[in-house]
Amino acid sequence: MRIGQLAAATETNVETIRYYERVGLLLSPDRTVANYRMYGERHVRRLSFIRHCRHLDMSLDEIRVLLPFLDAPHRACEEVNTILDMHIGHVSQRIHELRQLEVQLKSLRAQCTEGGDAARCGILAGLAQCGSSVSPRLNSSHLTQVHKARESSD
Amino acid sequence: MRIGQLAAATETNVETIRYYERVGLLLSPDRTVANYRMYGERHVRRLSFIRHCRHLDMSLDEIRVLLPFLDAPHRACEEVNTILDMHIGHVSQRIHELRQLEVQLKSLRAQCTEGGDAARCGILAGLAQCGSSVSPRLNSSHLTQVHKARESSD
DNA sequence: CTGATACCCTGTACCAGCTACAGGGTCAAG
DNA sequence: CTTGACCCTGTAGCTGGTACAGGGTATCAG
Repeated sequence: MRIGQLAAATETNVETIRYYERVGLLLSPDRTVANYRMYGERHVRRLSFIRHCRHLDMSLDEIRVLLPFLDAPHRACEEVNTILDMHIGHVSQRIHELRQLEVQLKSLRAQCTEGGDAARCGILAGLAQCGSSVSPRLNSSHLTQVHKARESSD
Repeated sequence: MRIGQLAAATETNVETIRYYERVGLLLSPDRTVANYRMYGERHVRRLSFIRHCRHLDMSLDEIRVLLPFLDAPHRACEEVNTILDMHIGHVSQRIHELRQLEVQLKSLRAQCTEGGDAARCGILAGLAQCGSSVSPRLNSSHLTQVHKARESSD
């Protein structure tokens, strides 16, 4: 199958597939005489695996470590467990951080006495303070971003 | 004060300050004859505000909207509330997404019968499946990233 | 006055994980 | 023969910075 069909089969952007090849997640497939990439079932399986991991918010580096097990599954799965455990740890930590953040934001929001002007609004005052109740950001994980690069939403 | 002193006063990287100037968050300060940037108390206040917002994981775009209120606080603070409410919504949504993710990852992890080889490991099988229990990712927000660009943790 | 050192300047490239576009080639149908 | 859908490579863009290279400047010691 050609790249467009692989893209359709795995619900992946064509550009993303080429990107995965470039960064070494997908092996370079054979080419037709016209230099078109030709994929087989193995590629579908591999790309599905990658996409599934990405849906679980694993990093490409984490996936890169998991991929060899897909091809040679006779190795002990301890490393798979380790990666998964670490990833679960990252997710849990990020949830914890965001919960604290949520508390702070809500207390800030509560400082506004609706309808006044901003001079009397406690929110700006709260935000202008320097070292108030801000959490120390102990990022041992990579799960830190709150804002997204942008999902093309229309 | 010079840029290094401003950096020390606000616990901000010097390069970050210049970056904020470049993207229009900090106004260009006066320069000395040697072309050094010279900052005053207003800059300290403004940068502290920005850093505080960033610690609350607001995006630079959100902060950009808030900043005019700092200079001209006589405008109604409704817009401030709106931005804060939206940001709280983003954070809450991201927490919800990550909780679901956590559940999925843990159920995946439970599929491993410790100590076998990867062929019998349910994790890889689970990950290789295509459209299993993956959440639809209804990203109306920008709080989607799980992994961080990298915090230099030496 | 000279040299060392700490600071400052601009400009550019880099990180993740893609996306998008320019500028071209290929293939099948009408 | 032309149209349109697909494919190719290469490069630039997004966020929020960080990290250089390659230069200038300020200040102190000797």
